[in-house]
Amino acid sequence: MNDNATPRWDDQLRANGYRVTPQRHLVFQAVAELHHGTPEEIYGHVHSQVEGVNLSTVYRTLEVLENVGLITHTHIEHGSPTYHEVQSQGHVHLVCRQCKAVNALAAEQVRPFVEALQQDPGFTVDLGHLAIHGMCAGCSETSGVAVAIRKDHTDE
Amino acid sequence: MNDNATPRWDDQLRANGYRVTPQRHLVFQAVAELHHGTPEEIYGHVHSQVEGVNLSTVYRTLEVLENVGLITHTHIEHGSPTYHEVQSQGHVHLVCRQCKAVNALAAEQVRPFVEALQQDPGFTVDLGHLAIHGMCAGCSETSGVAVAIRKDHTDE
DNA sequence: CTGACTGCAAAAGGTTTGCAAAAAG
DNA sequence: CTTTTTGCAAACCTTTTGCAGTCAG
Repeated sequence: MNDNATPRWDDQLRANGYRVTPQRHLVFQAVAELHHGTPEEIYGHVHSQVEGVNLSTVYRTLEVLENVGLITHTHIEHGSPTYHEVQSQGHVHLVCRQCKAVNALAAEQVRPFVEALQQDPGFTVDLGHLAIHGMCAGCSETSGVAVAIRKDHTDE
Repeated sequence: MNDNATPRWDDQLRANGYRVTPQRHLVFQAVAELHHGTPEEIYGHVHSQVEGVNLSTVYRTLEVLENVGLITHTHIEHGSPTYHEVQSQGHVHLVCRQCKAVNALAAEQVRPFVEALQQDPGFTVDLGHLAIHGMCAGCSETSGVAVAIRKDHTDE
């Protein structure tokens, strides 16, 4: 489904008229290494290696990297969006509301569903953006109960 | 639809030890009427009917209503979460990245997928939280092809 | 050399919090 | 009457923006 298997990250930038800078390299690396992280986390990661990269630069860079198609973002929590490398085209996020763990789900397992939506409402799903909330296997066992309304521990 | 003006919304509150106040009634009504809205929108809706309800009260009330199980929220856009009544538990949001339209998808169409996840990774999906991003039928036609990388400001 | 990119600092949203007054039960 | 809830305003946090200097091409 993809002609250019893995184009160099910097070519992706140049191809779109953007310049390649050390800051952009650092931010992209951070996103790739963290697997998924908020702007702040990414900023932290970058800072832990080199100093001198500004927070606003991180924000601007994330935007650029996303425009170029190197990364995407999803909304996992309230405040901040979560960015992740786009490499694994079709992977979906499974977010556990209990332990907050975020696991990836192979595109394979989602395909039938995606195709069904393509058919019926004619909706084209953007897998990179898909974050499914719920409870993971581990937590389901631990907490026993399931669909009950919980009044303690709000958040999420 | 509802011959019974107030099904049990206030009982839900009392049952959990919360007090029933006009502000809470207004906020709950607003959420129900708007179908889905951000805190601000809800605040606006409430204000358009009565004045004297503070924004912070709206925030606190949304939290309470969610704790009690009357409403839920999803993350549709960057900034603010979107709240909606919990009545239609099993409906999923289809968010078009082009026209920003938000359509509901019946639980029926999602069930096979949900059950599949229950089986394999043992993940219990929380339907109320599910927001699927992509492109709706209408926009798919209009904009022609899709998967191309867009470098012009595409927000979200 | 030129225009895109960065850093800095200040602005802008959106959400939360402390407190005293008002209201619910 | 007691305890929760509200309004108000200030505090907070996260994200955005204007500018001038710097750097990639």
